Amino acid sequence: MPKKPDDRRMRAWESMLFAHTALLRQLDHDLAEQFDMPLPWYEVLLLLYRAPCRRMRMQELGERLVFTPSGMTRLIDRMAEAGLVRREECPSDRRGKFAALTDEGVARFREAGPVHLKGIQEHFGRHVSDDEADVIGDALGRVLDRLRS
Amino acid sequence: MPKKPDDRRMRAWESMLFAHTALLRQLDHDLAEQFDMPLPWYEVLLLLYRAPCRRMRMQELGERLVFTPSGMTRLIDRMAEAGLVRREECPSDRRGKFAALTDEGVARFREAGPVHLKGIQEHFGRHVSDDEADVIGDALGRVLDRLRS
DNA sequence: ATTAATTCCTTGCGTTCGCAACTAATTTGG
DNA sequence: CCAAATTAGTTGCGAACGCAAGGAATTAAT
Repeated sequence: MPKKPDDRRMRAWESMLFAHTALLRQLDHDLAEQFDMPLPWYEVLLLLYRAPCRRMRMQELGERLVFTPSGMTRLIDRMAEAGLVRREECPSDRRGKFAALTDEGVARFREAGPVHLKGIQEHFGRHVSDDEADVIGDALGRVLDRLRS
Repeated sequence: MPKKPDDRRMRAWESMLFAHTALLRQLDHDLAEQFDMPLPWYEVLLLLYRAPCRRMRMQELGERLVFTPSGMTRLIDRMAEAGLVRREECPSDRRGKFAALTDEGVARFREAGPVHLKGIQEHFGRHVSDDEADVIGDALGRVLDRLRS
C-alpha cells in the first residue's frame, strides 16, 4: 500500500515539530551554560550585528524573530539590563525605538558565535547533507514567508 | 563565490527555527480558537489514540513529545482536569502511572483531528512537495534520533 | 538481605512569553 | 485643519514549562 501524500507531509511536520524542540533545548542549554546567554539573545545579537549601524527597530526584530511586540520588549529589557544592547530614539518616527548593540554586545557575540555555530554543526548540520539542507531551507523558507504575510 | 557548506546548513537551521515558531503559533491559535484545545493536548490525544489500550506511561509520553517529566505531569494534570484523560496505576511497576484516554478524550480527538489536519495542510503541506516532505522527514528524523539518545 | 544507586513521578519556584489594554505618535479622511 | 483610524511600543496579568529537590518503588551491589 503506497503512502498517502498527506502521510508524508504529516511525518515531515511531526519530525520538524519534535526535532525543533529537542534541538532548541540542546542549543539553548549549551549556550546558557557556557556563556550565560539564552538562545533568543544570540539571535538578537546576530541580527543586530549584521544590521546597518548595528541597530534595528523593535518591530523589525519582532518580525524577523517571530516574537510578539510584548515579547520583544521584554527580551530587549533583559538584554539591556545585561548591558548587551541599549535603546535609542528614532528621529524620523518618535513612536519607534531602536535596539542598538553596545560594545559589550559586540564582544559577547564574537565570543559566543563560534561556539554556537559549532553546536549547530554538532547537533544538526552533522546529520544533514548539503542537498538536504538546501531542500529544508527552500521548503521551510516558503512556509515561513507565507505565514509572515 | 560558491556557498560554504556551513552556510547552507545555517540557512536550513534558521528556516526551521522560525518556520517552526510561526507554524506552531498559527496551528495552536486555530486549534485553541475552534476547540479550546492547545496544540500539545492534540499531540497527547494523537499518541494515546494510537497506543495499545489507548494509554501510555508518563515517561514514554514525555520522551515522544520532548517534554520534561515535570512538564508532562502538568500537561496531564490540565487534560485530566478537562476530562480528556485519566491517570491509571501501573500494576507491574507501582512507581509508574498511565495516562489513559477517556471517552470524552476520544470524542474530542475525533472532532478536532480532521480540522487540525486541514490546518497543517493549509499552512505547511500546501507549500511542500512530496519529495521535499520525505527529505524533511528523513533528515529531521535523524537529527531527532540523535538528540534523544 | 540490607544498603546503595537508580528510576518514575510530583511539587515549589522562577522565568518566559502571549494576550488584552493602554499611551503616545503618525497617518488618513472629511 | 481636526477628528478618526492606524501604528509603535510598553505594561498588567495569567498560562506554560524547565530546573532542582523530594518521596516512593525498584534494581544493583556487597
